[in-house]
Amino acid sequence: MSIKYGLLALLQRGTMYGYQLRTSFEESTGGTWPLNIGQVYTTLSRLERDDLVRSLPEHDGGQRPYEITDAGRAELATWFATPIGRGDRPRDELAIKLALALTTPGVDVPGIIQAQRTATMRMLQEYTRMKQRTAGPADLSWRLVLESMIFQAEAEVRWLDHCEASLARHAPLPTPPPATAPETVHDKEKTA
Amino acid sequence: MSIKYGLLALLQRGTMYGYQLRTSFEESTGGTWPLNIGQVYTTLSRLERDDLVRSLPEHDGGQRPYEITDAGRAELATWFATPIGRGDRPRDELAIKLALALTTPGVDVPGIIQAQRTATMRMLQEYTRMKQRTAGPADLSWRLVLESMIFQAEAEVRWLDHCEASLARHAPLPTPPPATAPETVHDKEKTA
DNA sequence: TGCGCCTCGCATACCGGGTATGCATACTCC
DNA sequence: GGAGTATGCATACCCGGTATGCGAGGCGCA
Repeated sequence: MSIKYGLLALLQRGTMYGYQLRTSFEESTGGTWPLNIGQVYTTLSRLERDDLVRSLPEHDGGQRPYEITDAGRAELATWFATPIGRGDRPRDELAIKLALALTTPGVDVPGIIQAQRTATMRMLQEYTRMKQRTAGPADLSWRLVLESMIFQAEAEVRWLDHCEASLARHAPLPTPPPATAPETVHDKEKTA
Repeated sequence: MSIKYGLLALLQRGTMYGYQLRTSFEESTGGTWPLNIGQVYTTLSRLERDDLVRSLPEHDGGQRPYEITDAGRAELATWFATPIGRGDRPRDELAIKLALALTTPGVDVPGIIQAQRTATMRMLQEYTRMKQRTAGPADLSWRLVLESMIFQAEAEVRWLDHCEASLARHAPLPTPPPATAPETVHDKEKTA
């Protein structure tokens, strides 16, 4: 859904044709989310069908530039004005995975958490390295997108740690470390 | 992509038919991500086509239960063993929105940030209320999913605050508070 | 200078995920 | 006991995304 409004926002800056839209979109997000060229054309045709954009006569090189309409401008304004709600988010595959792993027999849940944690930490390091290479206010958009991913990854690591602790409380490992006693258990209603 | 493996995980616990799969999936995530019944059937037919599940003879009531195959068990095991990578995540609509708003003329970026911040805070309060209602280790999966969303929402609020600050540094507001001087500017290379 | 390969700009076909809709049975209430 | 309603199930259709097809222009080489 976001590419529809993304193209509208780009066309608000001026008329553009397909490939320009793709490159502009990818530039503003630093190539984080590559946009397929086919998707650009299908979205443009749908936008034209809904009278949100208008196609201009072909250029010399065969490029068909598009121009935003008044209805498109209005639609874009409402998108900008409306906050992203709860139902708009896609399913979190990691949360689903862990939730299902808990009730699936024969699954090493602590192992999954550990593996995911190292993977996320690696991503985090890569993001930080990218951020250090970014300099200058010209890339402000790109830096904000990058920092968004950094914040999310940090939250994911924190959540994984939390899961690990909460899991150790409720279902002690098959081979717990024998030397140290498990930390104080808070829940009173143990089922076993 | 996650529902394919979700159904496989549920079928690992035993044979089930369509509606059972849907209700079990929704139960384990506390109804956070409602699963459309149509999607269950199409996914089941694809899974059967790929020999990951096998359909059993119809029940009395007309329900067709499904059973996981050995190939399905292997596929599920690799899904559990492989961490979620960077490219698997969907586009973050909020990040795209802000990144594009920065370079679109006639957009009130601080207003967008403020509106999103209050909306996310409201979601956060709702999540916390839900969490307080959840008690007992029976809902462990559901509580972890809920906490995942809490952690993400908190990260989003932090990111929005960060954006606001970084934005105020780079592009001062059109109508700054006249009484107090803007805080120390760190960037040396102002373009203007 | 003419021929062929490659790259690039552009468009389309197909597939997977999701929602709305249709259909039959069971159940309830008058 | 019959109409209305809820539930279990299946299908049709729409939208987003990827892979593929297609033509024009650039460039090496004889």
